[in-house]
Amino acid sequence: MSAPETATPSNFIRTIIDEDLQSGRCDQVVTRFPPEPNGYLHIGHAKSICLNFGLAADYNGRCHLRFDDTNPVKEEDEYVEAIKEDVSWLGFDWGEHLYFASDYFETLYQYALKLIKAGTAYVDSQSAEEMRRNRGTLTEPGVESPHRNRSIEENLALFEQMKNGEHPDGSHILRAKIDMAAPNMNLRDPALYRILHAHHHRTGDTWCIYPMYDFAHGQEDSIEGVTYSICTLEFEDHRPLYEWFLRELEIFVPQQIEFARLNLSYTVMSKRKLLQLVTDKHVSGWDDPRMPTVSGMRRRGYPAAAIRTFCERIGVGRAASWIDLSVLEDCVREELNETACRRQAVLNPLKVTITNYDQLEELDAPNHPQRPELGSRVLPMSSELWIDRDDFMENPPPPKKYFRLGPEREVRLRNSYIIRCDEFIKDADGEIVELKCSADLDTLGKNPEGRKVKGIIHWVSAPHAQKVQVRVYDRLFDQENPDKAENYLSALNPDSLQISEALVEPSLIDAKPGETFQFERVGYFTVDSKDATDGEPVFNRTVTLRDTWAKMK
RNA sequence: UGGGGCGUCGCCAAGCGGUAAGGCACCGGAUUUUGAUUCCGGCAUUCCCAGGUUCGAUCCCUGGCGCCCCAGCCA
Repeated sequence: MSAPETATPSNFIRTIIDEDLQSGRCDQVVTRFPPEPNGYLHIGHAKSICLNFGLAADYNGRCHLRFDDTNPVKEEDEYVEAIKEDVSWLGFDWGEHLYFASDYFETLYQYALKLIKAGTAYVDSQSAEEMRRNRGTLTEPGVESPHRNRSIEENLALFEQMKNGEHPDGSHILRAKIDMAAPNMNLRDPALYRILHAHHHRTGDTWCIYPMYDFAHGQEDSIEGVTYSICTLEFEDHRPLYEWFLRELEIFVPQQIEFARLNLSYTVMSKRKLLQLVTDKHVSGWDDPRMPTVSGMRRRGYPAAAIRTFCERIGVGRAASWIDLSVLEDCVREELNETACRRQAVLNPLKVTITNYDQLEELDAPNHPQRPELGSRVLPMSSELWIDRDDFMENPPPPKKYFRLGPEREVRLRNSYIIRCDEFIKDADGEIVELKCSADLDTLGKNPEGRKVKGIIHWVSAPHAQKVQVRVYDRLFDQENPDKAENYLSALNPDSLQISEALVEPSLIDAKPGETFQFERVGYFTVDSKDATDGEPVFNRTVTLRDTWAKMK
């Protein structure tokens, strides 16, 4: 009845696929997510993953996970493993379709031979500097290489020698013979193979020539039967080249479709910059909870489902877009509100003594106010409590606007009694150190008659409280677009991490790594998966609760 | 003043010639033992601008303007 309509919003790529399927131009959907294993995946990659795997799932096709490992000097196995873990965690399964560009090295080599024999590729022996100079500029055509018309035999021989390691790095390069005057710079005799005496993470020292992206990517797609090769906008100018190679090689030509990459406010998305944040120790690692990486978000406590919702919500288009961080945070709250159990924790304690109460009680507190099926836990109550300093004001604003504790004011202790502040004690510096309150013992589980108490505050019984470390995270950058700063590092938020101690209700001491709770009235907190030990959880603040009171102030 | 793209609410984004979906944000108000959640309501007479075609244009044409990408032996 209630059609589980995957309210997947339409987008231009779906439109293209629908048309192709209907016209018969294409009869199946095969996509691929092709990361280079030179860093960890970030939220921008998540967008691509959700798009590619999502399309394959919706159209009953398949999506490959293919590592584009054509540059041995930057790639590592550590990244391969991390990427696989992230894709799985996001909820996607590549099944049998795990591939590596390096598996195609021999085939790619044969393809290069084919072009040389056809006279459309040649070995150039200019230096990188000369090549750069002869490429021309955006407005002037390039100059043809003096080696451009070497004979096929000579090219074959030289390329063979390159492959055999007889020439040093940079001494020769295989180029396509297209058009040095092409207005599209990518067509000015692009490089196909460079000499690199480097150890490859998978092929070891088997090769000392490696294909360039342009000569590898399309062929990989073609070999795998990919029907839609979805990539970001900056590859648009490469499409003519992508198709040129496949046509020259007379192999299947997949359709390349470009979409706008994700930009998120208050963060950077370039792998180079993320790597620098890690190597320069501005963060603790790729999985630092402040990082926009999939592993960082996981450690921070963002649920995979929230990230998927986010990727769906932001849509897919071709216009450069800048998504506000609040969209992501809203997705996280939406998911966590539904799933996280409620607990009480005090981050900034102020002592409260209840003068007319001298017992120890075990109160029952529900785990989730809207979901009774989630059960309840025991919440110990005594006459000595900790409450949050923010919940008391010596000189509160007019009663209409403020309903927390203050002199002579009443407030509900969440899941417990209503108390009234009779006096407050200050130390020598004038700082408030303790409140003396009296409880209305007839208000447990019911409201008093004749008056209504609007304020509700959270608390923890002092003798039962457990001390835990809390890491309060804020945005890593305090400028909306760090890339606009002179140097993005100068936009780093000096207060992005504040470590403090919190006093929490006893049930929290057994929290397991990765478990998320809502500390009522404060925010969602997730047990760190690296630094927590048994009986000593460390809580990462995942995201705050919406706070309309903060806005009023 | 080479080529390739893009321009619909503060931020995303549907719409594909028939008279502007939705989300986030924001602003009201209701319910509430989380100032949370939930719930109601508000939020583009207008689609970068100017002409044109048409009974009718955000959607078609022409001309402007603005923004993004490309000169790695990176991907």
